[in-house]
Parts: sequence; C-alpha cells; structure tokens
Amino acid sequence: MAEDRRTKRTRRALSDALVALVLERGFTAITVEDVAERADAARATFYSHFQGKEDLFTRVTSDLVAELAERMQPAVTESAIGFTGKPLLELLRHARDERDRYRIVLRGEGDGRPLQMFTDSLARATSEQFRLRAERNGVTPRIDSELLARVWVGEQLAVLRWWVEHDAPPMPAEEVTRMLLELAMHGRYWASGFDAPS
Amino acid sequence: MAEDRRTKRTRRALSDALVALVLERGFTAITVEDVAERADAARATFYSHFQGKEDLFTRVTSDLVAELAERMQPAVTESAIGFTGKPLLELLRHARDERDRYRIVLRGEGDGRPLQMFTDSLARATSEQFRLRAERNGVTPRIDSELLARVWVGEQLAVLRWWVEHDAPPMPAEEVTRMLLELAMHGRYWASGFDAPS
DNA sequence: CTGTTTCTGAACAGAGTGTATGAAAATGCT
DNA sequence: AGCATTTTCATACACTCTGTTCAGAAACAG
Repeated sequence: MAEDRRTKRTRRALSDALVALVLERGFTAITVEDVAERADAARATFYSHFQGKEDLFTRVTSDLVAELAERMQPAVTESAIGFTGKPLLELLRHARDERDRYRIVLRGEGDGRPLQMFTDSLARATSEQFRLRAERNGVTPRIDSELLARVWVGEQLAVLRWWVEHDAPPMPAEEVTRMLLELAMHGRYWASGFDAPS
Repeated sequence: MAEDRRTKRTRRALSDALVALVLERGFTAITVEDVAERADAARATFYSHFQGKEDLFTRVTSDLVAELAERMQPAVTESAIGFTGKPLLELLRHARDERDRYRIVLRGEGDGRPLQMFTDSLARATSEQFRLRAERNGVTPRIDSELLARVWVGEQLAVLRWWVEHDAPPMPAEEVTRMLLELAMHGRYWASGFDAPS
C-alpha cells in the first residue's frame, strides 16, 4: 500500500497543468478551476491533494530544488579545490532539461516566494563550495565573504534567467561556463576590453 | 486648476498605505479594502484613482524607477571613461533613502512585474554605461557583451537586496562600492584569497 | 459666496475560494 | 474474480473580494 496509482497520476497531472498555465497566463491570472480543468480533474480533487495553487506551486518548486541539489552534490565536492565551473555547468544542464519549471520560478511568479526558495538553496550550495575551498586551500577571502557569495549567486541567477528565456539557447552551456570562469579569473575590467590593471 | 489638493493627498495616502501593508503582510495577502482603510479613505475612492492594487503598485514602482533614473543620470555620463563606481554609489544612496519601496520591489512582490520594471531600467542604464565606455576608450569586450551586462546587473541587484534587507546596514555604501570595484578589477578568484592567475 | 470637483457610504452582481457530502469508479490484495 | 478500501466526482453552500454605480455630503478654487 505504498502509493495509489491514482494519486500519483492526479498529482502529476495537476503539477504539469499548473506549470503550463503559469507559463501561458502568469500565476495570478489562473484559478484552481483552470488548473483542475487542464488536468482533467475535479476541483474537489485538487483540494484533496493541495491547499491551494500557492501550495501546489511551492511543492513543484521544492521538488525542482531537491532534484537540483542532488544533481549538483558531486560537482560541488569535486570542485572544492579550484575553480572548475562544474557546479555551474550542472546547474545549466538541469535548467535545460527542466526549462519550463525554471522559467516560471526564475520569473518570480507566485509572489516571488518560489524564487526565494530556489535562491536560498543555491546560496547554501555556494556557501558550502566557498567554505570547502577556503578550508582545503588555506586561503582567506580578501573581501567580505558574505558579499562575495551574494555576488556569485546573483551572477548565476541573472545568467540563468537570460539563458532559459531564449527560445534558441544563445550559446551552449559549456561556453557560458567558460566565460564566467574567465570573468572570475580576470575580472570585469579585463572582460570589458581594458588591459590588466596595475 | 493645476491639481486638486484632495487628489494629491489621497494618492499619497493610498501609496504609503500600500507600501506599508505590503511590507507587513505581502502583496497577495492584502486587499483593496485594507489599503483604503489604512489610508483613511473609502474603497470607492481607491477605485476612482487606480484600477486595482496591481495598478497602484505599478505606479509606485514606476515613480521609484523614474526618480532613480534622474538621480543616476549624471553619475553614468561622468563615469563613462573608467570604472568609478559612481552609478552604483548613487543607486545605494537612493536605496537607503527609499528603503521601504526598494524592499518590496526587490522582494519580487506583486508577481515580480514591478521587479521586472526595475531590473529593465537598471539594465538600460548599465548598457548605456558600457556602450559609452567602450566607445570613448576604443576597447572591444573580450566576452559576450550581453552576458557581461546581465552579470553586472545581477551582481548589483543581489548586493542591493542583501543591503536593504538588513535592519542595520552591514556596511556603508562607500565600502560596498569599493569592494565591488576591487572585484571588477581583480576578479572573484583573487577576491577569494587566491593569488593572481598566471 | 458659488459652481465644480472629489469623497463617501451603501448597494449590487459576479468570480473565486474553501469545505462538505454521498454516490460512482478505480485500485490493491487475497 | 471478488471484496474492502481509497480516490474521484459532481453538486451545493457560505464566504470573501472585486469592480461598478449612484446620490448626497464635503472640500476645493477663484
């Protein structure tokens, strides 16, 4: 009695319907009725699984976040020594595979709370990465580490948003990673075309 | 007959009430009735000025964006030659003066559309800054310029969000600017404590 | 003071929410 | 295949919020 087939089917259908509808009309513009209808389910059935559309969206997001965390884990520990770009590459690949869910989350649909969840999760992974790297290499940051983490998370999210919103990917994930790695190495001054500072 | 005193008073009261309530309970949790009551106005009065709470929030945001644009303009043209940090500093100062409005916008309240407006405006200013600088110095970017712009906007927003969400500012605006300038000069690799790359 | 504009409170229809119910259908297990 | 259990369904209900209308009261500009 692990799991009834019907509940699994229903939950999946409702989740997919929500994602599709949010993508089409935006979160605030859709109703529970809309979601249920798209999923070929009764409204009462919706409420027997979720408390409301916010609740459903929250679960969709936390599933996404969990999948990402699991997928990034090896890349994070692996790149604990230097700047490899592995975690970022894994993030981009996951976003490519789950493009629709990424788009609605990154757009800040649903009052921005799902995006907040996503951001926090990424921030946690980033902090761990920094911590591990500093520890294993015996280095101490030259600028405030909290600020540094914010900056890096902000960069990743901005690039990610830009990347998933293009119908045809503007450039392959590997190239994005390479560029951000160069940026990390040489700074934005250099990347803008100026020569290295004194 | 330039402007009736009553309309000015009412609009201001409704705007302030909205900002305060969104800060307290979040945009979705408040009703038009709530806003009107807080502003000591009738619900019918609200609707004679705005189409709904989304409309009011949009206007609050576009006012903020307009003020910022006007305030940043001189800093942008002034720093068209090198990396001065002036535009960022002006942004931080504006955020300090208008903290509440910045907080609700940056949190992505109201379906993220206000945040979108803000982001777009900042992106436009940033692009112009880049364009001017590249033109006057005769340099060409070493990595994709659109990606570069996204990264820089993402950084600024992330730092801004972090900065305005602290009750006591974690560090003065001048210091934030200085750190981000160093980051632009030397890169994240250096900032993390590593020596300069080969 | 006077004509004009705005504010007010009340009323109304409509949409969406969240809950409850009993019958019908699908499922898991033996 | 048969049966007990669980899920789904349609319908109904009270409730909140929305958006509009309107006539009288209040505030305004000149």
